[in-house]
Amino acid sequence: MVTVQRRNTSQRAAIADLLGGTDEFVSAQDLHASLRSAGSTIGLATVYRALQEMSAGGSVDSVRNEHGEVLYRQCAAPAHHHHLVCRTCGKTQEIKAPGVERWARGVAEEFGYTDVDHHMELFGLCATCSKAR
Amino acid sequence: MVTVQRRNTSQRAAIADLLGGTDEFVSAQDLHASLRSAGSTIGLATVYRALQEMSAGGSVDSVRNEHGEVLYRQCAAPAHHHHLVCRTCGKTQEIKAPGVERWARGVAEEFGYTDVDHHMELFGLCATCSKAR
DNA sequence: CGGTTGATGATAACGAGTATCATATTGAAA
DNA sequence: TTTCAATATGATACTCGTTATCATCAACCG
Repeated sequence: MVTVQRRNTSQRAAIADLLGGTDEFVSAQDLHASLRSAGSTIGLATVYRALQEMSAGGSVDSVRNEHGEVLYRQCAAPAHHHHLVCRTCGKTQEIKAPGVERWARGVAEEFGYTDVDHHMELFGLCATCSKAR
Repeated sequence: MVTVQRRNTSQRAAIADLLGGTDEFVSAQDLHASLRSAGSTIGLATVYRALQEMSAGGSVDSVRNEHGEVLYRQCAAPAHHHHLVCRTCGKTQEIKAPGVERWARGVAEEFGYTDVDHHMELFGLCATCSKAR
């Protein structure tokens, strides 16, 4: 078996720290900007690489916002789940959708589709941002 | 009341025709390429503009594929619905999800979110593409 | 048939994300 | 602790989908 080497670098620690300190989805660009303005000299490519690896490894979630930009967030629940994301501030609730999984499989089968995956996210205004209007 | 002027041009007719002749989601780039290779001199910007307007007007559906590219397709059902899209060939079934709507509203309410919108699409391999493997 | 005004298309610009590559760090062996 | 090969980094150039700009064109109204 080939063991994949994974080194611990200060850059990845900084990214993990920042993700660990918030409940909101952030973009790679924003994360990079935050780190730079905090004094880091981290490169943009490094941020993208780290986030992609974390996402592939399952320790962070990713969604695409309405502009097609990818947003990342530290994963609270390890199991499959969906998100209720505030359009304005990015604040997020992880939610379970017990029926959806089974429903999706059923619909796929009905039409002869295989290897089915589903994407579902809810976007709205959180309580705070609702009041601010 | 201000009536928005909307002119009927041959370019928009060509786009509508092409969309009307397929059940698959296509990208603006592909649509443009198809028209050009069929002899049209239509510009890329025109294709984007037309598709956006049609999408905003509700006569075509749009989804984002896994790469963030926007795909368009003529809308069969006028009511709210979701899609089961083949990852390989783009073939699509429009599907209804009776419970999702109500469920989404309930979840949103539970967390104090307002003005909630939901995005859900299923991606898989259609029967034909399944066999081709 | 004009004339007004929205539509078009070539092109430049934009922005997220990726590839490249020389340099710097890591981690483990000597 | 020193060495050193393998991996990570970061500056930069690049890709590619999409949007903005603007001079020109052509629908539609009279």
